Amino acid sequence: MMIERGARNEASAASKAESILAAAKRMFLESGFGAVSMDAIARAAGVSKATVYAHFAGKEELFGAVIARECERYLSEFSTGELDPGNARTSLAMLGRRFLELLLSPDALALHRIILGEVGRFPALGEVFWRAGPERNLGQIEAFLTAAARAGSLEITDARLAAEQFAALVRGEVQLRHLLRLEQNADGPGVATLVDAAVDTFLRAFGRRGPQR
Amino acid sequence: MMIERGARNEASAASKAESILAAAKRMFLESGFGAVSMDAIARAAGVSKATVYAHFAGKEELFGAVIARECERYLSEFSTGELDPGNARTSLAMLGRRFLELLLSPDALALHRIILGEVGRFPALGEVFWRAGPERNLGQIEAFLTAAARAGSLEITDARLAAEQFAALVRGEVQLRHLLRLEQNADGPGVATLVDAAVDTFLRAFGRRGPQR
DNA sequence: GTCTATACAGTGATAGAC
DNA sequence: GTCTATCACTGTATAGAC
Repeated sequence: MMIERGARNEASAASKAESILAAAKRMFLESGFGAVSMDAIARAAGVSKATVYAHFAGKEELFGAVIARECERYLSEFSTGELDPGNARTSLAMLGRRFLELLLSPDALALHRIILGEVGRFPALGEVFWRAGPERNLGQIEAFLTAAARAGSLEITDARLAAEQFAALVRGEVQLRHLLRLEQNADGPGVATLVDAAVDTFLRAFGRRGPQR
Repeated sequence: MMIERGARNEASAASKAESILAAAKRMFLESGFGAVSMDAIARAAGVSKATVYAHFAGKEELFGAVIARECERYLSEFSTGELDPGNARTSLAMLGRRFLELLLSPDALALHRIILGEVGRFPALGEVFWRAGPERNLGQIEAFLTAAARAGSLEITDARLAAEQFAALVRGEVQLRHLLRLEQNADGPGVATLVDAAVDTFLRAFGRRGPQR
């Protein structure tokens, strides 16, 4: 009797923690930290405020849990196994397209906005995010560039620097325009077009024998 | 008597509005919108809360006034008159260095953070900022690239695209690391080194006959 | 216009019953 | 663990005297 009640409550507790995190994620990413109240989160999650405080010590801890969780989702993103170091153009276009599609996804944009907006108040956010997102992407790009240089399809001396420059070319100004809400994902030239332009420029700088001319 | 008093008060009013704006700027840029109270702004400006509300209809209007004002300060920045379209490397290095120094200045970083953080709540911020900052810089770069292409020191077909790519190369990842508070202005390779690397890559892609080899 | 004082709403957080 | 009810506190905004 007490055991049954305990078991049911444990399951219920896990599920409620989940609803709280889901509601908090949605509201924080949408409206920022300061504009969201614990009351609103509790209401959206269908629980009482006291329940929220039973699971999370306070608003800041709940915020940290949400952001850390979202950052970790990026850690299990794509692999680079199927890239061909012998074919730089095709591989870079594929790498760049996945990179840019991730950057322009609504969740990633919202995460960027809130982290940049709150990194002053929560300094730890900066490093958590950097390691979960940008640094990891740069590492993958650098690994491919190193392999491609070894395979002879690229002429690269400083792979880390080249990786940063490739990432910068792909990102261009389009990410900023999206962050500022000047463009929606559909507007403007498509992702593929932007990436192709970036790959063109990158290969003119680092390609072994320019492909055209 | 009443006139003297009125005149003194007008002057005093203008000066108080100025103190309020200055205090609000400092606090908003430092802590964001939600974390700053009207009470704290009034205290920092040395006036009463009622005086703040006499000059600005509310917190949002005061915030908008501060941000619009900061954005306009960027509009009167540097000129491109002294650049030499015949010497692409030197001119691009100078252009890039001023661009990056501006981007990494504490005020610009704080402005970026708060605008990105609050653009969800204040959609107008995005366009105001874009026109005051990035768009203007891109226009200057594009104008120089066009002149350099005409002068024969660069091979450029789409000057707008090339300008975006140059800006992206210069900005690289260093702006993001600063925004995330992972680096201070002093850390890492100096601005000049970063810009030189960006100019190198840009000239390998767009230079008329690579300068080396 | 400017101040002091205050009304009012909404916040984060908790106590006690179940 | 979960709820209802409530706490103390802060921030927004206004009234009224000067």
